[in-house]
Amino acid sequence: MDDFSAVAQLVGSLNDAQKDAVTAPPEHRLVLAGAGSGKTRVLVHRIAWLISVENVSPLSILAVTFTNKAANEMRGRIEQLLTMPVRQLWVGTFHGIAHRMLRLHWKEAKLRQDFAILDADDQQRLVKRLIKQLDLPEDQWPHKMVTNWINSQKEEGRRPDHFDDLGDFTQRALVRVYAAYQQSCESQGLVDFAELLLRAYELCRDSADIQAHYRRKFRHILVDEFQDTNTLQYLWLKLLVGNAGVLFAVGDDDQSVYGWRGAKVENMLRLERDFRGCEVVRLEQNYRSTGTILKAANGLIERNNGRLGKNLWTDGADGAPIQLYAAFNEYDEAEFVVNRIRDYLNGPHRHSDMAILYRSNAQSRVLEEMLIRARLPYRIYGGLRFFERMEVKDALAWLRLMRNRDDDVSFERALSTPSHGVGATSLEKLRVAARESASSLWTTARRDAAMLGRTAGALNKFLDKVDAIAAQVQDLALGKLIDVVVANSGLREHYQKEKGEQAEGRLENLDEIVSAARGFERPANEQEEGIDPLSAFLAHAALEAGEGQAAAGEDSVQLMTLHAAKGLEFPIVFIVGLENGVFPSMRAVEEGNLEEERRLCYVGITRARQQLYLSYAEIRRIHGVEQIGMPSQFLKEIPPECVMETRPRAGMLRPPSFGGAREEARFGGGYGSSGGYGNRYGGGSSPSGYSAPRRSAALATPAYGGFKLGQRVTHDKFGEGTILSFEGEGERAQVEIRFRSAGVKRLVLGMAKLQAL
DNA sequence: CTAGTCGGTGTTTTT
DNA sequence: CACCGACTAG
Repeated sequence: MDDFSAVAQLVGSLNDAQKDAVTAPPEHRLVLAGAGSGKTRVLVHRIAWLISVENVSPLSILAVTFTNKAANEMRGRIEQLLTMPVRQLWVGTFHGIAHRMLRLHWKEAKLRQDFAILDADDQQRLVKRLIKQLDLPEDQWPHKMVTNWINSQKEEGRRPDHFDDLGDFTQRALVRVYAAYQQSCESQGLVDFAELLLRAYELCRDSADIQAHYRRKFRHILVDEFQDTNTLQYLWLKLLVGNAGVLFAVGDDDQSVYGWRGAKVENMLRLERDFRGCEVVRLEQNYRSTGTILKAANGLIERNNGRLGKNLWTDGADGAPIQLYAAFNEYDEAEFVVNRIRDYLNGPHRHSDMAILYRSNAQSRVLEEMLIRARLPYRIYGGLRFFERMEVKDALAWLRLMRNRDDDVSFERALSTPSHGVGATSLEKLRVAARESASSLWTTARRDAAMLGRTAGALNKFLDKVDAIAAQVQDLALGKLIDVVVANSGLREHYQKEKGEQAEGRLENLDEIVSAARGFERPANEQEEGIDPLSAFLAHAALEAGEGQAAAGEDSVQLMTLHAAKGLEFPIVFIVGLENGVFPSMRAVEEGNLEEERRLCYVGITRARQQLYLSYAEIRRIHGVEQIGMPSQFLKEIPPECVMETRPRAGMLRPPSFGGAREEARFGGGYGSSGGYGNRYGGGSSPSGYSAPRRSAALATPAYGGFKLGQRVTHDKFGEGTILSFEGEGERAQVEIRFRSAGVKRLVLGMAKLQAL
């Protein structure tokens, strides 16, 4: 292919701004890419451009992302564009790249060759044990918090010895735990996620040779989702780019929603200062959403301060207005969503065209319940992933022990599952002895088993078992190896004995590890770099924990948190739970962290291609307590002309009108609620300009026979159902109920003989 | 050492 | 409400 057609092909389909970014001369660039503006496209085309037009060798390109998914997608699209595999190209996650460097230079990084990766869960266990060991009261030093603290120190590049002795008591204690933790990791050959990055950074910083090597090698470094980089990642990039490298960063400050775990949006601003000649390219044309949706998103995000500034536009149609539904409670809300989904399924839409987004995972339960009831297939993102499941982690611990007996974390796990007759007391004795002799549990056990008296026999049996399996397994291929370990460790038997519904799944998962291992193709570079298959597989398990929830190819409605939705898009999007205290979350409101929440809302809105639904519930059960919610302040920040309040039962639309007018609309039409809470609405408008759903004294009490909207009831003939609405008054009052099996029925309240559930 | 109960707690999550 | 961890009884 000659240059000319290559150029034409690469650039032909891009808009001007995209073209600018893709064909930029070899200088630093910050691409401010709004949602749906073709960010990945630009990144991929830029790499293809460098290779095919600028004749840059794929060897000199490093492309970094945050998730494996993004990395895989990027590699795939580059290869598609160039119509050839580009194996020499380094594409990966920050952690993946750091890991690769550490494997290559384990000696220089002062690691042992067989170091293993400690996942978040194992890390917490270890920290917890150390807190106990240091005699810190566990209730004052929650291991979760301490672990977070340690990780954030690492993310700022701080080691235990970087702390002056000046700190207060609290800090001194934290540093002590940090130091003990670090030492423990070192002696066990364990590296946690943050450590991967910090080690790789220190490696590049402190070894002149390695630094020179990578600076010479990577002439072009490209970074995706730059707004999510933390301090350490930024420093590492800066170090690698050096004086001669070229940085191409793509990101969107308005989509920075990971500040709470160390991401620094400020890195985008620093970029212009720290990287000389860094120009900014803005991608503002959106190819995803309707004009209305973009207008809503723009209007909302404008309220944030200190933005780099950007305004999304489209030359597509305005599309339908956003629909807002004010639900009575979370069940009513879920029912609304389910009904809309049903409507769409009658049209040209598939289940997977629709996504339900919420702020916190707990909100999924009611939605699931309603989806099940409606027999709609759905899929929840998030939750435990394959390699994080208990039985899978048990097996991994056994595998790790095969390679490294000094891995205490795995030792403890293997010793206790399946149980070997060595209990907490003996284990504790072992720990103490190990600490005193500064050796691993394994070594201590081999040496001092006798001190345990009666338990010594059981312990020795375990130790011999481990050695025997290791010997037996030595020359086996990965799949067979794992199969034998799972069988001979007694794990399979252990889970066979387990009863209950989950047991079957656990056994399946154990088998699944074996097939995962059989299908595990070692990445080409690792074969070259001489990593044994088991190590490669274990690293893979830690770095890429697998899909959350069943992948189940079935066409299904998508449920996920707003965070998990970042980077995705759907024709139809529901954002539920738009109440102050839910979204924005309570914590955010208290701490005044509203800007990040607003960005999260912006992310949610911009996921929608054609239709967006927003909803909130007036009453919601939170932690088992019914709470009265106020509409989210974000709702009033969205330009009102983009939104219609929808009353599905009456099939009419009206503009949203919070406060007084709304009261008319809502409660004048015959809705009401027997409440015990009517009088609590008493006051005037809230400071935000909303008023909670006030109702006049007259309307506050007309109990419809003591029934509430959304309430679950039973009927003699129709069975169980949910109250959807009331109409009329007194004797002739009618009630609309959705019955589980009989569908929606309209009944005269006085005649129906309903029973509350 | 397991099973069962009590009490405390309760965003967002990738690697 | 629902989960998890700690503690107690067998």
